[in-house]
This record gives sequence, C-alpha cells and structure tokens, in this order.
Amino acid sequence: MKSFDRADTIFRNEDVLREDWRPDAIIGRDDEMTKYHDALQPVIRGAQPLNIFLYGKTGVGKTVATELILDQLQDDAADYDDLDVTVEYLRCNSLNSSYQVVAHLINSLKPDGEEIATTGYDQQTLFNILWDELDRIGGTVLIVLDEIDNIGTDDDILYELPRARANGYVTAAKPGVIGISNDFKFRDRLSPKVKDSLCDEEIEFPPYGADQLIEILEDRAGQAFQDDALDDGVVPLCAGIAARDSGSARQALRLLYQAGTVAANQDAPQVTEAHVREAEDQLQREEIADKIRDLTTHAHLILAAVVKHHVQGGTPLRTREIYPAYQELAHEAGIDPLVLRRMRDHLSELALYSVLDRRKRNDGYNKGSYHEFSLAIPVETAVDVLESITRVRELEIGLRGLAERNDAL
DNA sequence: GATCCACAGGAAATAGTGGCTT
DNA sequence: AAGCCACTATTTCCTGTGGATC
Repeated sequence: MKSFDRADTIFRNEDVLREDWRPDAIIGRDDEMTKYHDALQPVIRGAQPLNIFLYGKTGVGKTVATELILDQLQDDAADYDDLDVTVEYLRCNSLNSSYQVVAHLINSLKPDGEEIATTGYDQQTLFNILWDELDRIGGTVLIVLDEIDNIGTDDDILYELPRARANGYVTAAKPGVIGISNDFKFRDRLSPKVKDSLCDEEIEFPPYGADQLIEILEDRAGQAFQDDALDDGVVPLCAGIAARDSGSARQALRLLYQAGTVAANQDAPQVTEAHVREAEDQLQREEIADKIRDLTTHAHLILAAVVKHHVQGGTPLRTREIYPAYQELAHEAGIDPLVLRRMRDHLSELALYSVLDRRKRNDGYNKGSYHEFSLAIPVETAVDVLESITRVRELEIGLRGLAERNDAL
C-alpha cells in the first residue's frame, strides 16, 4: 500500500480551490459592485432599504459579491449607534413555494431550538409569525433570498415582504429583500405587482470571459499550488473550457482543482493540459452520475429499460417500445409499474438532464407523430451508475451481465 | 386543402405523508 | 381524535399537433 506523505509537489494549500472558499475581494466585477454599493447606500442613512434583484448564471459571482458587500455594510454600520443592521441569508435551493420560503425564513430568524414545523399552518398564520419575528428583531433586516427562482410562479412572499412596512404588518423593522436568481426569465415570470415592488434596483452579472477567468484562476493558483506546479497552458485551458461552456468561475476552479488532484494522484511532477482534459472528463461523468442517482427508482428502471434495448442494438426507441420493457423490469423487481402517461414524464425528465436524447418524429398519414429516445451517455457510464445505486442493485436486473455480453461482441 | 394517426402533454382528481389546531 | 393544511407523486381523462397521404 502506498504511504501517506506530505512532500507534495503539486498543492500548497488546496483549500483555496474549494467551493466554500471565500476570497476577500472579487475580480472583474467592478461595475456591478459599484451599482450594488449605491443601491445599499440608503441603509447606512437609516432609511427603508431598496429592494435589489441580482441575476446571472451560476458561478458569476452573485453570492460572493453579496457576502462581501454585506460584510462591509455591517462593519460600516457598526460605527453608527442608531443603526442596527441584520442580514439573513437563505438559500432557496429546495424550496419551491412561497410557503416553504416563509417557513424556512422564520426558522433561520428564530433562536435555535424554537424552530417551527415547515408544514401544517395556513399561509396567513405563517406570514403573521414572520411579521412578529421581524418586529422582534427590529432595525434594518436585509433578507437575501438566493436561488429564488426555485419558487417558480408562486411569488406571494416577494410581494408581501417588500411592502410589509407600508401595509402596517411590521412597525419596528425595516425589511429589505435582496433576490438572487440564476434564471433570467424568472424576472419576466413574476406577476406585475411583484415586479413593481421587488425590483427597485436590478444588477445583472454577465458570464465571465476567458480573460477574466484567467485572472481569477491565477490569483487562486498562486496560493493553492506550489511554485512551478502548473504547466503554462493549464490555467488558460481551464479558463477557456469554462468560458466556452458556462462563463462560470465555479466551473473553472473546479476544473483546475480536479486537474491538480489527478496530477497529484499520479505523482506527476507538474499539472499538464492532459490532466485538465482528464479532469474535465471525470467531472462531466460525475455530474451525470449525480443527476441519475437523485432520480426515483421508477426512473432508474426506465433508464435500465433503455440501456437494455441499447445493448441489444435496439435504439432509438419510441415510447411504446420502452413501456413494455420497463413493465417487465418492474415485475421482475416486484414493483408495480407506473402508467404510460407517468413514464412519459420520467422520460422527459431524463431527456431534460441529457441522459437520454429525444427526437420528435412524424411519419404522417396513418403513422402519426411520436418521440424517439436513445442513450445520450456512454453505456458503461449508465451501467456503472445504475449498479452503484444500492436500491437498483437489490433489484437484480442483471445489467452488468448484459453489458459484458455486449463487450464480447 | 382535408384527413387521420399516434402520440405528446395539459388539467384535474386522487393517494399518501407529515404536521398543525381544537 | 377529527378536521385542516401543504406538498409530492401518481392516475385518469382528454385535447392538441405535425406532416405524409388522400
């Protein structure tokens, strides 16, 4: 067995590359920061805060910018005795209704141990609890709702919160909302009354360009890696891939980190472009695997049915061909199969996640129109992931055997 | 241009879970 | 314990659609 030792030729301090690392300055977002700063100016004067709406894709600095600027704001506010600024940050990651957002918001405002249940109340009662809580805290309360686009069209909270004071629901508190959205279209989906009240100030964070990403990566790489641990082409390559793909600093950093890990695991003296390519491949595979893992058992069975056909050379497949195969697998596994309509939903979901390819076909008179599906990921990946899910392995579908037989061909 | 098929996918009803208040 | 409430996954029912053929 290989021994553990600290003589690392690659990393100096890899924490700098981790997702949760907070830089103490943000690179390449000067205009946005200026706008942000101006929008928060009323807070320091003790006035009712403006509502701010940030939008831009993931990994373009919205959350980091918010954390940095609100820290600064709280520091500066401490200089004034008559100012009391509270910041409450809530990730609306898995909250898909106003109700859920309010319930979780209350729980993060409440002292530990006094949390309430996140279901069971009617909406009005819940809002009343929130108003009481805000008044108990008092002063300026800035509420950051990150990934707020998750709540979809149910935007009651976004309507009520900014007007709580005007409507007399709260008297001691001055609430302000900072909404952060990954989805540009979210703003358009909001009801008109919300658009009015929420969007006093809007700041758009554009995707990073390759040059900006290089700057960001170099800044971190200097701290994270040993001197000369990176081949010259590595940073530009990571930046280039990320810029073309998403413009996301998160993706660029993840790629650089993974490339470093690959190199370190191989005991390579330096991180090279080949390591970056390999890292890119690994990350893509992981991403697909994570998506698949999160699906329900039925979706797994449906995917297994497609894999089975694929192995036997039968893709692309139309829905009506997949259904019996899925039913059979479900029966073998002792599970009641879903109705066709429901399987359609699962197929669309798989297509949405790019696990399956979906093509619309229309053969016209007497033939009708339908969808055709085929596997959009390598079979081995699909089989590996499915086999790695305990629940699926227990069902003993025998995918592995099928795949191996396929290899033999 | 009308027709017609095979399906996609919308809408509403239902089942089931967890948790509230009285 | 009974009666609500929110929410998710599912079933049931049904309307809408694209394009080759008539």
